[in-house]
Amino acid sequence: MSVFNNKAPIYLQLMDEMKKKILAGEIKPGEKLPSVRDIAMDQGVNPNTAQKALTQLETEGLIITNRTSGKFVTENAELIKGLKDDFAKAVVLNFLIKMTSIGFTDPEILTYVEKIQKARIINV
Amino acid sequence: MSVFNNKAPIYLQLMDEMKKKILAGEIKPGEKLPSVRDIAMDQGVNPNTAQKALTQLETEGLIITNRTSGKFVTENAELIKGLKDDFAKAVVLNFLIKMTSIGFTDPEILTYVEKIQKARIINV
DNA sequence: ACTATTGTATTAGATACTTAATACAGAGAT
DNA sequence: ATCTCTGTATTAAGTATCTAATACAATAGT
Repeated sequence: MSVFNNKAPIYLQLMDEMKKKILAGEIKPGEKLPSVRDIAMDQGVNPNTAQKALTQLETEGLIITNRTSGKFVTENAELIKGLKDDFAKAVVLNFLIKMTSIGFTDPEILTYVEKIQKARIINV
Repeated sequence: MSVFNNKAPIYLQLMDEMKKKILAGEIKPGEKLPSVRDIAMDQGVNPNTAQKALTQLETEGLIITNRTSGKFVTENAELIKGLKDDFAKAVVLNFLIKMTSIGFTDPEILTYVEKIQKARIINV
């Protein structure tokens, strides 16, 4: 069973997955990525789809391509840190907007987050 | 300029917008919705697309259709409250998973939310 | 030199989404 | 009765996405 849903293009979802792995440090600066074909196999998608995702990441500067030896995570740790911060800011802002739009106040949101964090610990 | 992006089907985005309005109480229980054609006009989408969104909402029980007089928000306030809670839980959980997956700890997340809440007040 | 592996490009076809243009059926207003 | 508004259904066409099947170029390893 695939991790992808049908609510957004797969290449965007895959791009997001890869991006998160890099930002989280799961794949380190300078580290070599699996080949386009391998990633496609692992994820159960077409190589073209995988390449499309990787091309997008390269546009953001997260990935460097060496024409014949493969693709690598940028060695620019500062850039990664910056993008991680940007990403987090966007995620938080988007979250706040969503919650506010269905009628929650700032303090309520905060309480809600704490409550679910605590519940999550139990459920893990 | 439309409020919709190209990262997901418009009917899903419109569905989400309508849903949020109902959950937020912006459109009240029992209140009549604009006609399919009017909604489509307002949102700048095709009537078929609007109808597709509304059909989905009816499946969830948020909307009741009277064949010739129009569509109405359910009068079941309890149901709305329940769905609002479900929606909020899903949003929070999804948010926490996202932040955790890029390497933030629970306390860090909380601090981040507070920080951006404060910043938002200034920016509004 | 040869082979395997790398990224990249091309072409074709299937499906989903969206728009467009109509048409039909039922109820209310006049 | 007629008109208008409501939801609903149908058909066609255009676009984006995804898969599939290849092919090519360049390099690393042997």
